[in-house]
Amino acid sequence: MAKNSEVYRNPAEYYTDPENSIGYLARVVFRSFSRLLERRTLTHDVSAGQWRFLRQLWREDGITQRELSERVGMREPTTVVALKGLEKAGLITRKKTEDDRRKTFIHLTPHAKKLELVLAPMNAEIHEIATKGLSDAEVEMLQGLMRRVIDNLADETRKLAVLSDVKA
Amino acid sequence: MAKNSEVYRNPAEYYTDPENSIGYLARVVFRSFSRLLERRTLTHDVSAGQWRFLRQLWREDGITQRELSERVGMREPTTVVALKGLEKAGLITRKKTEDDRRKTFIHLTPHAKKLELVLAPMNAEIHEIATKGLSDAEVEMLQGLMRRVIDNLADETRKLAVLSDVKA
DNA sequence: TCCAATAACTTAGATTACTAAGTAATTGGT
DNA sequence: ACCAATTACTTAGTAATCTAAGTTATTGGA
Repeated sequence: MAKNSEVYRNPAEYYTDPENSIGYLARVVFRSFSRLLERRTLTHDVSAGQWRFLRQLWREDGITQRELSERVGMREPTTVVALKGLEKAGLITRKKTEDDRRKTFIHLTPHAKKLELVLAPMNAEIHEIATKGLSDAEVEMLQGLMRRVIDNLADETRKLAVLSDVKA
Repeated sequence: MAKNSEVYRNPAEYYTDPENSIGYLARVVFRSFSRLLERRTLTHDVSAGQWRFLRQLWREDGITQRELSERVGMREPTTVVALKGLEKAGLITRKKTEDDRRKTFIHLTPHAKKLELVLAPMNAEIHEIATKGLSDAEVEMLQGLMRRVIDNLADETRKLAVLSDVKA
């Protein structure tokens, strides 16, 4: 609520306060952003989830399912489900090679390629709305700070992964 | 990846780039944060989803289900399901009054109240990890910028809501 | 060369969220 | 005093995500 907190709080209480928790704030940013984006993409029958896979494929068409999962930040089973939907919607095709018969390569259909012109700018549009009133420097500051937070959390996650590897 | 982007991009391309999209970055922050938190809360059989409801109840015990939904930022059906789980786990009770028989008031059990001492600091702990290397000023800057983005997105959502009210 | 480990993907089942539509209780305008 | 609108909650059905446990193909060390 309050833009500037007038009261002093001890650290534990401070961070427990939803409005001050980075995790909570990030959740609200993500969901608000995502809902507005989906509202637009759905006019072309593309969900926000599918849009994320398409965005990656617009940049790198023909990568494997595994690579796509990594880039998008999803687990493989999630990708399987998403790709089923995209395949059904005629937006992607899967190709196997004799080279390594385990791999599946994902390709955009011509229709999906054309959709980039319409769908990609929608993200830019929401971005404009989200950053209204923020200077370029402030936007970069926000991006930079979020990246540092992401790096910190990734470091911690990595530490835990190493620990569980040792156990296993 | 890169902390500072060295290449100029036109706006559309710039914002389409996942690593620069506020929406994408917020998603990664939220999910990394959430996973680390859940890893801790699960040691007390509380999921991250449940934790969010408990956090609000620790601050305001005895509010209605509707109020709880709003505060936590979830829709009512989500709250219904979450409360079922919390009730089953013996963490909350529901109470009806004769005053207004539609309303259900949610109360923490003594056990859930005790859990605050253990579970609430876990968020603070993740927060410490997430903001490692950031000065107090930087943390406040990040919170402030995220709040401004949230306000911007909420304004837009409100506009759309008004439009659809007019139509209806 | 062979078999165990690894890699790529899939399936199954659970969780958490949503929208849309339903029920029951209350309120408010005529 | 009534009935239509609103409020509070629930139910039903769907989507997107996860973990755990498969299957099939490849690789690498004894």
